[in-house]
Amino acid sequence: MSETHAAIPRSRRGRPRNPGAEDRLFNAALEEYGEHGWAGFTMDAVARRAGVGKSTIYLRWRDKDDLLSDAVAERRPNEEIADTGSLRSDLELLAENFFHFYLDAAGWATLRIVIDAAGSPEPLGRFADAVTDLHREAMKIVGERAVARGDAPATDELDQLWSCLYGSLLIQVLELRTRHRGLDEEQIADRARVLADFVLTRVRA
Amino acid sequence: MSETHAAIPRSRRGRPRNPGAEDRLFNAALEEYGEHGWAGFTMDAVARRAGVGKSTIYLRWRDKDDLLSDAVAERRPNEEIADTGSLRSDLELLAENFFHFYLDAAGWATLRIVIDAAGSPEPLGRFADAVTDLHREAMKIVGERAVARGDAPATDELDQLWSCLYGSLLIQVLELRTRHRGLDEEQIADRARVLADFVLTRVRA
Amino acid sequence: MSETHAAIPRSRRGRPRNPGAEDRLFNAALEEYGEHGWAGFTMDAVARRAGVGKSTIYLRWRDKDDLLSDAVAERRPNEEIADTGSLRSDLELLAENFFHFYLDAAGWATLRIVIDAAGSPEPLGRFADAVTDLHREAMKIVGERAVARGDAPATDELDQLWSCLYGSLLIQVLELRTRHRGLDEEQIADRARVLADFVLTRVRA
Amino acid sequence: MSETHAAIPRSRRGRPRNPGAEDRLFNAALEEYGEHGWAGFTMDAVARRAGVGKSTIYLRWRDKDDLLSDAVAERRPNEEIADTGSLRSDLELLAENFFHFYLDAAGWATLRIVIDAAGSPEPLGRFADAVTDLHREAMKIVGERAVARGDAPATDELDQLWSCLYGSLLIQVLELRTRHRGLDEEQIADRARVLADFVLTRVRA
DNA sequence: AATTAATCGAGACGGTACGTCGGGTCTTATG
DNA sequence: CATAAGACCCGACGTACCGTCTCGATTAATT
Repeated sequence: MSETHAAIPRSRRGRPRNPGAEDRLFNAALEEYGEHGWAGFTMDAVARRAGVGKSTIYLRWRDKDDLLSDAVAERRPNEEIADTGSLRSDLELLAENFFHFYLDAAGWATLRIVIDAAGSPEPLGRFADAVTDLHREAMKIVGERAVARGDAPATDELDQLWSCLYGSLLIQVLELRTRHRGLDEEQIADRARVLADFVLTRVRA
Repeated sequence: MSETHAAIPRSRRGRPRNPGAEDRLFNAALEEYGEHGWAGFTMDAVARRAGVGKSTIYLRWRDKDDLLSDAVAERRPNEEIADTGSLRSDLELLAENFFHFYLDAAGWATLRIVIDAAGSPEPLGRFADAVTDLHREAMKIVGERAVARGDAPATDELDQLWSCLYGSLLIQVLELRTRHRGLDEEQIADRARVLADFVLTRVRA
Repeated sequence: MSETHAAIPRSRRGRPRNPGAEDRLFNAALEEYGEHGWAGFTMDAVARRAGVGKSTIYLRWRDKDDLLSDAVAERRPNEEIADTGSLRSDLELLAENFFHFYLDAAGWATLRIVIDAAGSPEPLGRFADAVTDLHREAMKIVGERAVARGDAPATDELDQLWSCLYGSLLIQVLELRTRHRGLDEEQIADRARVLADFVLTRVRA
Repeated sequence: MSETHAAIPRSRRGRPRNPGAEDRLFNAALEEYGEHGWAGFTMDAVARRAGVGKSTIYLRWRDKDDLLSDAVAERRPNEEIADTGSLRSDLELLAENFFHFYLDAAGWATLRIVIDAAGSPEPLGRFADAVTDLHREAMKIVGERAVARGDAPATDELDQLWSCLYGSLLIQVLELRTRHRGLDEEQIADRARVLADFVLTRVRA
């Protein structure tokens, strides 16, 4: 994902790329997007905010979409889900991570991009896949751990559980965004607990 | 919602408005939006597709947002949820309705707008509220019926149940969109059944 | 020449073109060109100076060349050469007219364009022809008058006479430009008299 | 003129300059300018055509103007006008030299630069002077020779004669360029003879 | 031989202007 | 009056080129 542009093979000759620029551009892009949305997200503004010429951007990314996708990909949540010892606490941790991610600028931008990209032709479509696959993967790991641990019966309902957990979480985030509200750590922990509890009812049955 | 423009008082004099135009414009707007997304959704294209001058559009709606909101509002799902006699079948019907709505152009556009609008200042923010409130309302009615019927204990977990049902459904739609796939009636019924079953586990407990 | 854009057939419908814009744009173009030369002659500056949007320019002319050619063509010198009664005074008048034209912004721009265009493929090439033909035509008329009047023998040396008159004049203008100097009416008359006198020596022989 | 860059004092240490580069760059510059004019004359293209890095250019010349001026200066016509024994044949030789120069890429570029530079602030202005002075100088030498020889009366009309000769010649070249035509040796000799003949009429009188 | 100093190619950099396109407004002639 | 047509001003798009800069790699003259 973060290799989108790095994949373009670059010779060792010539002036090397300004290494700080990429990071400043990611920040600028996410901030501009977060503040003004897609409309009102202009390349000139991003360049100005990053203290960079427009050409520098276009040397690295094909267009607006490409820059934003990459910026978002760079900030994706940490996929390492610590093994906390029980399925319940694993799920709670997972939910907390997702809450943190989607309540933040990068995560929110990610969601918008995923929605924008869904159903569109190629370019960002794969990105959408990558993001959801990444998250689904986290879920799968947690689930397999639980099965190995005897914490849960082997289950083919993982997808359903995941989509409920993930979907409910997104709905909550969406509502918070709409009301311009955030959550403090405690509230996040609460909601994560409630959510884990709810989706686990089924598994315990 | 659909009154946005009708609110503008109109005298009886002069040439009457072309009656077909509004409907053709709604279709054109939704199709353009569905095909090209927000970027690439142009007023000129909408006007051309509807066989209408741009001024005709701007006589009825203030701007792009306004037109699109109205188009989407016009196609919102029927809020009447038939009483099928049991909570389970009510939920299944609800889920089926939502599937139909979000797999269709208007529903999908609605979702995109809701996402775009969330966190933005005023204009579409209220629209986002309206849509989710509408859907939450349907859920509440179904829930109250169930309580009245003794089909479920009085519960303050309705919100959680709703967000799981709704969220899981959106996740599924998102994935289908990403893969350019649709569902036939039977598949929708299946998924609705599985979903209702899953979220009901909790209530039955 | 001035029909370059007007040649494009335009329906009568829609908002009519701002009639003053064209003239203001010609002035702005010639002034910008005169002040800054080709490099440093920017469309944005022209648009700003004319109080017009850039797209208004591009609706009427394909590009910078096209605008400038047209601006220059619009200001070409009056081709009517009054019959003053003698070849000598006709030539003096001709020379005076040419001096006025080439010492002015439009004439100078014309010369630059003619030079730029010479040897280039199509677009401005024809313009160059048109300008020189126009001037040669004036010479021919004056010459034929003289022959008819018995003022000069029938001569096939008209081309040579013309190119000497015209060329010498351009050289003088070029030198004046280089030295940032102009001429007052009297000086122009003097130079015109000397020039006519010089080239007429041959004819009288 | 050709010392513009050599004036920059250079130590003897370090890698010596690629000796062929300068010549290849002059050629490349003149060809690019001749083919595309000032607009469309790009440093990158010159560098590419000369097989040289851009920095190599900017190590030797300050900017585009500087490179082009120098390139043109390097190819200026030989100022030595052989003494052929008579004013008439001296003038013919002079005219032939000028024809050769201005029908060639370097001469044509020179003319364009002189025109572009005339009236502009400093940088190329002095170059324009230099070129015309150079040519005027040749005329003066020829004239003085004639006077010394008794071939012509002492004359203050030399400037007029020169501007007619030179101007007429430029007009002819301009027309040939416009029509994409060249001249062979014989045609040049013919035109030179006619031209010398024409301007000499006055002197003989 | 090792060091120093300059040039070379390549190519990224911050800017600026290009010509295009779309938004939302305005102005006409035609219903 | 509403309409279609389309010109209007504005501002962002993505491209191209300027003149600068920074690399690693040469290449001599000086230690």
